Amino acid sequence: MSAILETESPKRQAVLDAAATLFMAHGYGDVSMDAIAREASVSKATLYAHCGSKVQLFATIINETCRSKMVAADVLVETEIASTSDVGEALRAFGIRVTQFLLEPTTQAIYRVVVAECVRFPELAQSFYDSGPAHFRAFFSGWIGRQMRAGRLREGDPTVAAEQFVALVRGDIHLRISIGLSVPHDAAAIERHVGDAVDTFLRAFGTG
Amino acid sequence: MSAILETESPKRQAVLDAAATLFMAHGYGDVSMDAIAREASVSKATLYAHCGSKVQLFATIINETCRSKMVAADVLVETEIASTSDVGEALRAFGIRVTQFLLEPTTQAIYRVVVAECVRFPELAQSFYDSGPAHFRAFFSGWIGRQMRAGRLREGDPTVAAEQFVALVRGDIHLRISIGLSVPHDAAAIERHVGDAVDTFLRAFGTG
DNA sequence: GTCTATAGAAGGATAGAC
DNA sequence: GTCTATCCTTCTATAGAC
Repeated sequence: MSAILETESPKRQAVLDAAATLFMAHGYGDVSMDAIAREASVSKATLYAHCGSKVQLFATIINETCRSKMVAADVLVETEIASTSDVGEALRAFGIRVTQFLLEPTTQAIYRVVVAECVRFPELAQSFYDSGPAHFRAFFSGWIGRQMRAGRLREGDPTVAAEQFVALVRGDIHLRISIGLSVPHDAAAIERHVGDAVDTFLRAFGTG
Repeated sequence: MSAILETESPKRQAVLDAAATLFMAHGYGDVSMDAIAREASVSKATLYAHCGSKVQLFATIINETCRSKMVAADVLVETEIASTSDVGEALRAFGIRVTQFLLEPTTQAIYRVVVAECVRFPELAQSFYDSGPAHFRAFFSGWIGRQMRAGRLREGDPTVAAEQFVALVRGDIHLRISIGLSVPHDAAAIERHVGDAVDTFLRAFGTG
């Protein structure tokens, strides 16, 4: 959870790091300002001098964590999917990336926090969705559309196809992870799972 | 949120109803025992006499809500899916049921609470999953398997197929709803969405 | 900028009267 | 069984010294 937000002051950096760690691990309500101050080895007064209020600090942390996380994922996937001209291979590589992304602890943590706090912080959910899943799918459906026009995928609505592929890859994993249940995360299990998703998708959208 | 748990005492009933309403709406941490007592028009001492502790009350409410909700859904789907011998029609009817189920406020509320509290109450997540999604899919994959053996669906792993169909139906809806974003819920939009899922599924698993 | 000390409010839980 | 009144803890936020 290091260096979510870069800053000049070391105390400020310590505060942001501590807040990120604790908020991501336990959500908003269960983290006290005392705990953040202790974790950051800073007094509460210093904490308040830097962050304003608990709400403000929380919003800052979540927004920045979302942003950095999603941008990183975006770049990864973009290079991954552009690297091959074989549709099946590209989908497989993309699917594995998505699955690994879902399995990362930080991803789970962000999602859990957003779910838990979406009533108290509605604007947070929207910005999470826009900068994450929506941005992601806009890019992916663009790629799908190009494959359709190139004749490598059956013609159809690229947005629907993109949503369906992601849904197949997500499968039950997302549900299980979101409520803290274990998921097989060895390479073989992931490849098998993604293989099933790609098989089904290509049966429906392939041109072979 | 009425009558989650039947009981003889009216005060006890009032406590359970109030707790269910508030816990489902705001989660565990943001609901005080004072608030529950006020909502139930009962003193705090009476509240504690009936429920033991806040944790105990919460566990009771969530488990009972899950159970009653899931059992009801189960029965509905079972009758729905058995009512026709046409695979496509059965899947369509089933998909619409699932979608409507996902859109119900109580469904969303339970899921949000389980996500938010799965760290504090791990056994709650397991019982939610077992009595809900897992039980559900066990039944559905049984049906899929029978269709496969009858030659109405292509042979394959019924569990994978069941998971994939549910994933297609869930699509983006579950994600959006879980973080409090709006979802089109008019009949036409639902039918179109389910129709897309059924089309893709039958292209991959149909025998036509 | 940074600390100690504290104000002021709210929460979980219980004692004791009826 | 039910209520009122209260204890003790914890929380957010700030005042005031350095």
